[in-house]
Amino acid sequence: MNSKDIRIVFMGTPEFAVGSLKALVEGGYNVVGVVTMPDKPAGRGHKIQYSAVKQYALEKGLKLMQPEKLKDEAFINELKALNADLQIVVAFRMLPEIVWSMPPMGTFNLHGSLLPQYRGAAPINWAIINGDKETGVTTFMLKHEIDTGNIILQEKTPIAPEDNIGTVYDRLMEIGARLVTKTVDLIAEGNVKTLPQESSEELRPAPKIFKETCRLDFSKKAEQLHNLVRGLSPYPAAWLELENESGERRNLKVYETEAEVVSHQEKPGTIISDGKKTLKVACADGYLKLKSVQLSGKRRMTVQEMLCGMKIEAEKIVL
RNA sequence: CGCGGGGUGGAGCAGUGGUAGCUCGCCAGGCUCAUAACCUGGAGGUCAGUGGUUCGAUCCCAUUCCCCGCAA
Repeated sequence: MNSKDIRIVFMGTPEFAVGSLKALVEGGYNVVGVVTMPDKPAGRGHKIQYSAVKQYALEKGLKLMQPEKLKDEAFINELKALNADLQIVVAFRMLPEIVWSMPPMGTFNLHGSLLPQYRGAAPINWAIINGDKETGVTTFMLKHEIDTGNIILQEKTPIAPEDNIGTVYDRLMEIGARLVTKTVDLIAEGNVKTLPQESSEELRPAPKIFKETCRLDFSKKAEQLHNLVRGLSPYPAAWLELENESGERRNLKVYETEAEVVSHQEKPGTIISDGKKTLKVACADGYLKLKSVQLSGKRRMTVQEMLCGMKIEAEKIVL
């Protein structure tokens, strides 16, 4: 079967999924339907926001579905009516079996990690947070347990010391898009060899990231803190809480840092600053030097800029 | 109509009902073996837009635009 004849239904929500959808559309594949999250009020002022995938689908005039519940009968019927041969899921949500088992060629998922490592919602972030030197993308067939299906294709990419979630995310989106079309081609040929997920290493999970996950804990080591910052920058960003002499507290998001490993006698969380150009915070085995930050209510700026308008000696970090 | 903070010389901030100041940067000069050092002098602002209150508003009120935090 020619891969361009396969009737494909695509499911996804954020920017990451758009990369793959775009590759399919521009590659001339037959995308007969797109499923994405319902519109919801989001952001400041609670304006209705369209998902990145919806915006792209509208641009291209693709058939769009936004079910509230994936088990909803009307949605299932609508999906069936599309008569898809294959379903592709990228950064969407857990699918009920009735959905992923529907098309004759099955349903495959693009995941932002080298499975079986980093199963879960935030694989890219966790690879960086844990200080990994490489990560990648994987396509696999869906089955009951989430992110455990047999692997179709996998591609690696190194994580450079200067990488952060923004840069790696973009790279994986590109690589992932290529992998998706390649996977479709393979499936079209009809002789896909899949490999069960196996690893001798200890499996690291990639749970959803909550605000507390992003808080800088200065009892940790400099390198760990630095990796946390990288793994969360630019979004959702690591943060700490400042308190001034009046007892007012403000959050400070931290985007760029440097780890400085050196023995010292300072208490973790102590601010070391010349008041003009540099600001570092004592941690377990050295200092975390802050370079790019954002004070709540202000825009993102360099530490030097922030120090120009702030009496840093009157501030302390809430631990 | 979810809650809240903010828009002041190039940058970050302070401030007052009688037209503004700090830190940094910039320009010129000086000092120094030397410095992200120091000293002296200087340029640079219609204090976001609009309307109103007032003898007078950057500061009070209303409204618009923009930025940011929380919450989703």
